[in-house]
Amino acid sequence: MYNLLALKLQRFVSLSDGDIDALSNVCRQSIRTARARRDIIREGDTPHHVKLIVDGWAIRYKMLPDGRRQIVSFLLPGDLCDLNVFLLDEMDHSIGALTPVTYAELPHDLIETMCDHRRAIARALWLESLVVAAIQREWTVSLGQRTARERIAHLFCEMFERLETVDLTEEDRCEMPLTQIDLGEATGMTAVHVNRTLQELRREGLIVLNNRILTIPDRQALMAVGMFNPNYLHHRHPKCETAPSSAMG
Amino acid sequence: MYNLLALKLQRFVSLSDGDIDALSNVCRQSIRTARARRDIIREGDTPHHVKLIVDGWAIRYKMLPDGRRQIVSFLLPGDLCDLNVFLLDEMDHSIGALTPVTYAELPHDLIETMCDHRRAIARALWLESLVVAAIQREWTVSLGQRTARERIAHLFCEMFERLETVDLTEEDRCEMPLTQIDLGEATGMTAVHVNRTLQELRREGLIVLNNRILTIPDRQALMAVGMFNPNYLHHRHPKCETAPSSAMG
DNA sequence: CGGCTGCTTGAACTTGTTCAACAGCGGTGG
DNA sequence: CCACCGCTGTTGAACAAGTTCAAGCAGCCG
Repeated sequence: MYNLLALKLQRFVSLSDGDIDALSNVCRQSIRTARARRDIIREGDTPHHVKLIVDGWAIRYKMLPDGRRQIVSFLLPGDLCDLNVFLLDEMDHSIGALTPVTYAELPHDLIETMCDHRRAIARALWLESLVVAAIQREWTVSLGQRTARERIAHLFCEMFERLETVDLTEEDRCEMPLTQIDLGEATGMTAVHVNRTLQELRREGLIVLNNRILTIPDRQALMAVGMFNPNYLHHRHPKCETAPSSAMG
Repeated sequence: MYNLLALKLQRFVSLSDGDIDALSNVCRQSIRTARARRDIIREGDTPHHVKLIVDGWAIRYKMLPDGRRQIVSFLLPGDLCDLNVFLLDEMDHSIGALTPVTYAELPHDLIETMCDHRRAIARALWLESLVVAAIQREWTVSLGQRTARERIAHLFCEMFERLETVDLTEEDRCEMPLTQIDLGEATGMTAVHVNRTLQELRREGLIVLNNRILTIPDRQALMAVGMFNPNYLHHRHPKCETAPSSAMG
């Protein structure tokens, strides 16, 4: 298995060959799969491993007592879930597979020792979790301020950029395995309205979406509609790139 | 200055006297103040210190190019901002003072060495940042799924609980220095609608709010309206505490 | 006093929801 | 092989939640 996690962390820090080997080792631990539309872990469970998505799409979601559901983030190949495992007693949200998902279960202790010995990795992991928080803030902005059309445009831009960093795009296309219901649960609108909004975007030539493939003919145009500014994804040039040392564990 | 940060981190781990001294030391560094309604740091700036709110309320917010503004979180006494400073090159959001704010500027290196020598503190700080992310997820749920009335109720419950942990409540009362405009920018609605929603909650006896003092006569009732489940604040029994573990709602 | 900010109210309006029906498609079982 | 089911996407029409615009009022502060 080619090392997605290393690919991703290298956006943040430069990793030595030793670092990369260590990562590969950890990721080779138990590999598991989940069927599409099944939960991987539920709110209230005690997580026992950090999970690394290797293939497929998953969602982080929360439910209200009356059944309303909000998808709070998407987990793509290379993404970690349950870093919480180190610290929190129980899950305050659930994680479900959207498509069939392959993931690796990384034992705590392995990660902890790895972080102790390889500060670059420790730093990169922490950075990764700060980026996750930044994405969550941007979703807050979308749901709070953007209109339906802007939300969808913004989400597509975000997903496309995230997929790019793990090499899962092809020219102006990427997979988009979400149903309109999923899109609704992520953007805080009904599936009916998602449908009408998608049609509008299609009519204007901003997106092509069929057979679960999304094409973005004019990226700048879609970014403008969604007021998408990729700064919050922090894809490039972290300050630490030259500065080795430091960090917390 | 009595040590708020220690008070807060002790929710997560037990700190030795040495730890507490170390924290007090770091927090005694340069103390600064910001006038109400002024920015403390702006999007695009390079942060140079971690900041600890000592007194007053601040907000984290993002603006869209056309001027719409979303408050993405509130910063209360004991809260840290810009932990990002360790890792990210520039701010992807701004921080502003809501009331007059007193804050301490903590130099990197001091924090780094403290974390290196005092693992309990390092762990607690990381935990703290995971809780911040959990709160952000819950805001996503509010904005995506809750109605106006539920959002306000939920926000008030959250703020009250957070204030409680730093001893800033008195019986069923706390300060609530937000204008209706602020509330609107935090909950993704217009000030006009905030106004009508507040009136509704008042009429039903769920809240009393005047002179910037919020009173919650029946906490359970307000929690029910907002579908507030405090689990995401992770206020108690982290796994590391020796925790007898638990069950919560 | 005058000007500012924040709160309140009403009325028209817009965005997005709800309900309901139907079409297409793939899978399953008789 | 066909009938049937469940899921996704699509459409229309009535409806509700929240917005916009506009005005007025109260309190505060220089």
